[in-house]
Amino acid sequence: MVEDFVTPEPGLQRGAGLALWRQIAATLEGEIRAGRHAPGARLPTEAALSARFGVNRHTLRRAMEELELRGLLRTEQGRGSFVAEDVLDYPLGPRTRFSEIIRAQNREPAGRILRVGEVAAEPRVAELLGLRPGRRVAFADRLSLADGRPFALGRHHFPPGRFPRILEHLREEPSITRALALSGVPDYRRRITRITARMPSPEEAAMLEQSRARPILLCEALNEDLEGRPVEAVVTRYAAGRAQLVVES
Amino acid sequence: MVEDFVTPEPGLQRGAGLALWRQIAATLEGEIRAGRHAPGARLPTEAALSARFGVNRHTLRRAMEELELRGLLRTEQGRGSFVAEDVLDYPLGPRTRFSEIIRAQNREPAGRILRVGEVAAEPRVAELLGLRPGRRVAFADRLSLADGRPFALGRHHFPPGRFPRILEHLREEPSITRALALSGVPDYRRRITRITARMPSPEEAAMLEQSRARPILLCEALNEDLEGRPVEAVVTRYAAGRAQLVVES
DNA sequence: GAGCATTTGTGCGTATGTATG
DNA sequence: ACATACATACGCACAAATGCT
Repeated sequence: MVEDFVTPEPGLQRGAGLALWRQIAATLEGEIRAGRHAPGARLPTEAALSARFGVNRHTLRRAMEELELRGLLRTEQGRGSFVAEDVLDYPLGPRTRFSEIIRAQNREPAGRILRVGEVAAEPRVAELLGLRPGRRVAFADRLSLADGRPFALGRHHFPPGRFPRILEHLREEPSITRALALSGVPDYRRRITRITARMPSPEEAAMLEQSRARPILLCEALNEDLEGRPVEAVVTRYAAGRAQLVVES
Repeated sequence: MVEDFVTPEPGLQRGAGLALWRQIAATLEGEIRAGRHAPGARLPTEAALSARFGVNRHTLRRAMEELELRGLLRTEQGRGSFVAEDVLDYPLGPRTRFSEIIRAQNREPAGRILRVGEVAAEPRVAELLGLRPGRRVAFADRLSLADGRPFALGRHHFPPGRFPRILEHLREEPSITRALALSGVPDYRRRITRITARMPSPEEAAMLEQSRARPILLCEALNEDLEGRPVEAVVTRYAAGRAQLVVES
């Protein structure tokens, strides 16, 4: 590796009443908040940063310790330091609607239908919809984004026969809620959500723009209309680094 | 690998009104249910099984497909077939008590306190307890088991000062509920649970008797007494293959 | 799996500045 | 003016974890 010759950081004042490590912490915090280090990105090594600021590595580490304590970054022995990702809360309740949840946290929701078709229902999906396993059901794959970043990948299964035109509606309209409305379901509620975790397939990792070495949260959920009839069983895969499911009671 | 010389499976009847693949599926199902293939264990290869039953691999695959559809096993291209693990449901609600939940599914709950002590509160824990990050709090690490198999690993943090003898109580009594009762909290309720997933540390994987390549579910939760004061912030790590968190609404 | 380079974690010694009594 | 205690800063060395070959 080529050694960079850097001029010592300007603006650092030695012996000016404010400890060096505090000035460094403030500088790094500003850079992170300004987006000069992207969420999840790796920071330069301690050696590089201490060279940049013209201080001993201990001094730099004191600043990093402060930022880690305050949750702005996370260090991993042997790997490096990483800017904390901005984790979005995803509350699970009777009224679980992607767009509303994302907007409530001042992010811009978006969605895209990737594929529609028909598949044999997996055992879990069949159980949720009250069908025998292997029964063929219509499905739609949808990618949800928050501020343009992939957030979740959902496969929505619809009870056979009940919504013959749902896939057409979804083709024009990437919102499940609105497609259901067009199919005569003005409102629905979340009945049950089952949560587990596993590693992503290569395709899932690619779609979620996530490392294959990081897990995904897997949710199986059932939505019902107001009469209690199932309208949709959805299997959603969340990027574990970007979503935190929240249950309040 | 040494080739085993096996006698062709007896008991399989050709042309007897019941398709060979159905007989094979029934045989394998019986073996799995009888515990001859442990949950999570890898089955013999399709080649080995088709040799054992004296059938073509296509016939065997038809039987496997049936079992996979019914959720008894799962096949992974290039890796093999695996007996589905028996996943325990873990409902999250106001009254979330480990022992009751496990017993409700006809398993035998158990627990062990691994360590007690004092640590600087992580940012998330501090926020739940309403403390500043880094404040030192008493904690207890507890391993929970179901039918003798590790199920979850929890670190329980207690608000400073309020329960001076809680760690002593826990040393004699591996139940958090009972230790809190001894400290004057007859009842409590779950206020909030935040769920995410990550890879386990070597220690976590060892404690949970789980492969390091499989993720864990990470729950941060707050329990309050009946007056709404926090009594415990707990960070629980569940073996993702053995636990499925359930939210009903 | 062994070996190696990279990176963070930890410990010890030393020196200086600053606040307190 | 002096002693003490604490925070800050630097230098060196090695341990431990990770990733790659």
